[in-house]
Amino acid sequence: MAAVSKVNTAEQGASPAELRALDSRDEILKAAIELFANRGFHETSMAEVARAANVSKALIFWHFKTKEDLFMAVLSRLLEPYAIDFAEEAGALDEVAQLTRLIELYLMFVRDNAGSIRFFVAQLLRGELASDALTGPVMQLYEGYRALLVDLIGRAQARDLCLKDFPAAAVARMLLSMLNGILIGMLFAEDESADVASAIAMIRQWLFGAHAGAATDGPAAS
Amino acid sequence: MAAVSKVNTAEQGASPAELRALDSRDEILKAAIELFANRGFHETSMAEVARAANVSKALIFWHFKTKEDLFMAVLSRLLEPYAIDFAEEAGALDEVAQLTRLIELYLMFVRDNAGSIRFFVAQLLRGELASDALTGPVMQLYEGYRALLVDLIGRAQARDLCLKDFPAAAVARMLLSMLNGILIGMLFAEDESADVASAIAMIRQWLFGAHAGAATDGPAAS
DNA sequence: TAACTTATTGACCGGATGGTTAGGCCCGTG
DNA sequence: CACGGGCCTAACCATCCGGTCAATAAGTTA
Repeated sequence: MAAVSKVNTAEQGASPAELRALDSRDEILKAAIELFANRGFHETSMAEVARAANVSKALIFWHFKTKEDLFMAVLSRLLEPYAIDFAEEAGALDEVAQLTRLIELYLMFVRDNAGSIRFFVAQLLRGELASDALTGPVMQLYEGYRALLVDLIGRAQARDLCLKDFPAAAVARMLLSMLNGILIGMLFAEDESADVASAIAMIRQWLFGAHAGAATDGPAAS
Repeated sequence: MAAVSKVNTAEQGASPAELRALDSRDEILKAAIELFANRGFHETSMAEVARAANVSKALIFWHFKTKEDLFMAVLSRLLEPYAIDFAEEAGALDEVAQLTRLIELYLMFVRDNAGSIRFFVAQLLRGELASDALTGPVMQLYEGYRALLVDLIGRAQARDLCLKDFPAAAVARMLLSMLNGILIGMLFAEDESADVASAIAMIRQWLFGAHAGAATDGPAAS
């Protein structure tokens, strides 16, 4: 519990004092992340953060000018894994495989980041603080993903690979709704739900009908 | 803003003093609902509630023993419209019509109660307070709805009225995911989204395929 | 070692918050 | 009319919170 894990993510050329400073700053950030995420902003006091980080309260104010500053630092730290480039291995695969891969990516991402996602959604819903610093990156990510879906679905429709009863934008919106629904299911029931595979199967059935190609890989990897 | 609306929901045989008491209690509750829902528990001070209700702070503590008491009262008041009996006009309609009606009911309910739903979801996500008093009723409602869906879908499958590629429970779960996804879409984009109709159309297409009967009514009523 | 910068702390401050109390007002009842 | 109880309030209290500050330890440099 009181383990003093030297984090040592610092730059290489740095004096030991600076190293220690970075270390303490990191310890504060870790404690703040834990507390802010589990209790929220207003319910977490700086004294608690200080105690959890084994630091004096004043030191926190030396590293971060104000409580909101600390919160922003926590936010951006939590947002780091959200910098994903969904449009990666685009080239070789056909539209169906790419769509399947995108869906898997979404669900895997949700599974791996359930904690911070829960925090962010709560934060977004109640626009209490820093909703701007959140809506920006989140919306950007979301819109990028959506645009990719629309494009892929449109091309798949053109090649008669997926359902064409509705415009691509509508299909993409519906697909996103499904994914978001599964997301909140995963947020509320943290049992390692293996039915994600079944959900993927049903989505593919809906999207591609009989076109159930072998696609990429198994949907869930540890 | 400072309108003194006599609510008068009291019992008939009551002294004017008691009437006034009930009235003030109601005024406090209304103000508390407004504040708690828009700012949350910890961000709302009793002084604010008092000011918003045109009452002295002490009076609040006379009506409600503690701040948490007031919050619980707000919770149960907000939960009142959630006491729905989905299994209402069951008899005459066939399974497809009933399912369509259930879907419409869900979405209309979400549209009409977006405010409190947003509040509840945030409250549930961050289990900060009274999560027990919430999870109980909410889960009960949710499970009832789900059971109804499973039953209806099972019977529809038996009569070959909807897609049979997956067990009824899985289809119901997927349908719920879709609805929840649409829900959070409505929670985040408060523009009176008319695309709910399109979503319903896509769901029906998915569930019933070509079986697109005339169903009940227009999906959205003022 | 002396001067100087950087980290870190305990003690402190003004303000706000949840909660209390002593006392007034109002009204039905003897 | 007095009086007693339900309704309501101004003033008060203890506590906690975000934030500041003077002092000090820990290098670093000259």
